[in-house]
Amino acid sequence: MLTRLFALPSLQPVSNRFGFSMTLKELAQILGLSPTTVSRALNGYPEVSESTRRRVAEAATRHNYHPNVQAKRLATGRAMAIGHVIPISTQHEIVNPVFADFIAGAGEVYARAGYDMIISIVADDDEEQAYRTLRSKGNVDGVIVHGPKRGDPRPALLDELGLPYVVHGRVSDYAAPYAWVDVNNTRAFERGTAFLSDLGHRRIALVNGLESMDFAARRREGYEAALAARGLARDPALMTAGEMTEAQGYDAACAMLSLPDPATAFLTSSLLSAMGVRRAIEERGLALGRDVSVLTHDDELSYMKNGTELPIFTATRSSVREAGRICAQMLLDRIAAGPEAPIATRLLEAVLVVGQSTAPARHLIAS
Amino acid sequence: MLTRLFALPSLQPVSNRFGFSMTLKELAQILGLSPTTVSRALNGYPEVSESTRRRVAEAATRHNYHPNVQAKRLATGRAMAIGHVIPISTQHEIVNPVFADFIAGAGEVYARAGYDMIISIVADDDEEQAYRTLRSKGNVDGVIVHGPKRGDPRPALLDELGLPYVVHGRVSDYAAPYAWVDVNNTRAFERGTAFLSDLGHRRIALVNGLESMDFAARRREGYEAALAARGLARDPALMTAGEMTEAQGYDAACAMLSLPDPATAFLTSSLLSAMGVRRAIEERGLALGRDVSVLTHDDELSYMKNGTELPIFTATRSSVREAGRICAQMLLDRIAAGPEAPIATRLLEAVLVVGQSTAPARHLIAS
DNA sequence: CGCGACATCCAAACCGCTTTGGATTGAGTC
DNA sequence: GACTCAATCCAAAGCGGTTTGGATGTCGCG
Repeated sequence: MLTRLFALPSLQPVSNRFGFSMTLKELAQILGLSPTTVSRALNGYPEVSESTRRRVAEAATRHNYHPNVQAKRLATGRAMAIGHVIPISTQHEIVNPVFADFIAGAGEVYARAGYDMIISIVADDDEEQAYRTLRSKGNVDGVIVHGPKRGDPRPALLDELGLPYVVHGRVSDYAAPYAWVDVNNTRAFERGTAFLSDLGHRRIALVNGLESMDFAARRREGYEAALAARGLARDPALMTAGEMTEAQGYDAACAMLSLPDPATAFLTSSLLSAMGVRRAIEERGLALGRDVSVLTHDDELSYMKNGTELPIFTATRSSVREAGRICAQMLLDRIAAGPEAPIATRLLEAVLVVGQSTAPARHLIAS
Repeated sequence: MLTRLFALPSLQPVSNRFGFSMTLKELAQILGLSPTTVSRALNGYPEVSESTRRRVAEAATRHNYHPNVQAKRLATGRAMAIGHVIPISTQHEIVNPVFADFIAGAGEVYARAGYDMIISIVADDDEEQAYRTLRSKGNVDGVIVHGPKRGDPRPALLDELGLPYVVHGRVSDYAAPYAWVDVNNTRAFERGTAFLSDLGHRRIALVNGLESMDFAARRREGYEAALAARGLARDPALMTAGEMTEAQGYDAACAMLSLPDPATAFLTSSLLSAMGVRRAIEERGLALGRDVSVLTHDDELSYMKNGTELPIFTATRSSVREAGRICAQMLLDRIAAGPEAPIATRLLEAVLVVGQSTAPARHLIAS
């Protein structure tokens, strides 16, 4: 505990129980004004003259005054914070690698708006309870829903709780309208498949993420739609889904390059998988972008660049960080607008960037 | 704004301005007790009989009562929250890839202890101000310092502010005692280098992280110490430092394998770099773990496994997630113990796991 | 000069919880 | 039966802001 050593004979109180920050009351006393006036001056209310407002603002910065957040929250009823609930699966302990970049983007927006970002790590069986207590404790004004699955129960829950939210991704089978920001995964993979098909590839493999995830299911749909449109057969031996690691890509490519009728092109869901595919290709003495083509989706993660100027992999590209910014802004807007306001959605289009990993198909001798 | 549509003729008030959560006062009224007693019952104070305590607890769960966090915080003066300030460098926009796993570990601990984790994304020139306002707004009880650099100013600042903190890593040149949790990077790289030297390698390359970072500087020191101890020359052509990407490893290895006296073994700071090194090796028709050895540091990131059972790369291994847990617990302990309590530190030892990427040195024809 | 309108400021209530300092009750003691 | 003491409970005063409902002063205008 902090003890006040001396009673300073100063007009300015130097210590309170928080020790280091001054209170509104103290500031008011220094200025010879009432707390009311000081509060109003700082919050831009019209009932205070410009001159005193300046005087107050100047004193506030000079004394490094910042209103205590807890008090402000209690008084206004707004938490000035956004929650991100991150489920840690009890089976496979994967922390989503795009998460860091997403919150970097979202965090920028929150910081500018004076909001806090609070992250709850929670075992995925407790997720529902996590949202309920979040609501009931009242420490967030809204939440971002990460990594929606097919049939995800969270939108229904959050609607029931009346907690504003924006989904990063979509929940295909939720009927009621809800706010979301998503990449057009179907279109991206449709275009990717079409691009490879246009290069003459007829054995195009899909190395996908876990298809219980909504985004992965959509990607497969796009892939299949493009195959169908081109009259190409859908071959289960060329389709795999799993956690998007280097090893996944390697293992899948090993298998698919050893088929009697091997893959000549790969569509992967992440750069890591693509790197694994590349390794399997090169291990066979084949050349990436000559013998075998690879096209990947690229989330533009900051620690995982696809080349600097010239892209290494041909890719459908869409920044997760930017998605974070957009999600955050949409949620803040939604909170400001109130529950009756119309619901916004935003579909982002991935751009197709052509790199060095794709080329016209050539006939190969199965190794 | 929420409007109360009907005045329900119920004993139990269903609505307040927060709309969805009930207040202590309401709960007390339902129970026919005073708020004081209810508060004490729920917080485990002895001045309340076991029978009423049970009655209160039961009613609380039945009505899904959770004390409003803001009010609690204001009343107790404790924020019940820990801050993580993440600087986003304005030059190279790297979001540290270990960050996600670290906070996953820390978050588990916070959740168990009833603490919130609040993340501030901030441009790195504003970092000092970020800590000051954090302090002055009073919305955290302490902070974790991420990614310390050589000569990092943050410990001094935080000591000045009187804000409890734990550093993940160390600040070599800060004289005053401070709390930290770190891997023994020096020792890990010393051992790694010695291990490769024991295999007969005399041209051991170091592919390091940016050496302005304290951890990277320590790693180099360990590497150099081992070289010196073995009487091996320190060759600048075999040492590189940069952002730890696949491309970094690839580029470095390309250069170092093309030297007149090429590297026969590599020590890398991350799995990504190691993967790049592997690619350069295989591209030359050499075999990893036969012609050229690679030993990497492995943070055990959840999305970046070094094999499942059998490690792919020989590695010095230390879980960042576990470090997150330890850091968080240390900080909570420190906050509970008060500023006068002795300062704790914790040095974690990396384990050396032998995988398939290292083998005795053999003479190579420079390609 | 008197009056209303407006500008400017303030006292006090309130947000929901904790905690201090009693008040009340009942059992135990002589 | 009076008295002590512990066990239980409560009223009220904070915590540091916001906000309602005036109070006061100033000015313009008939």
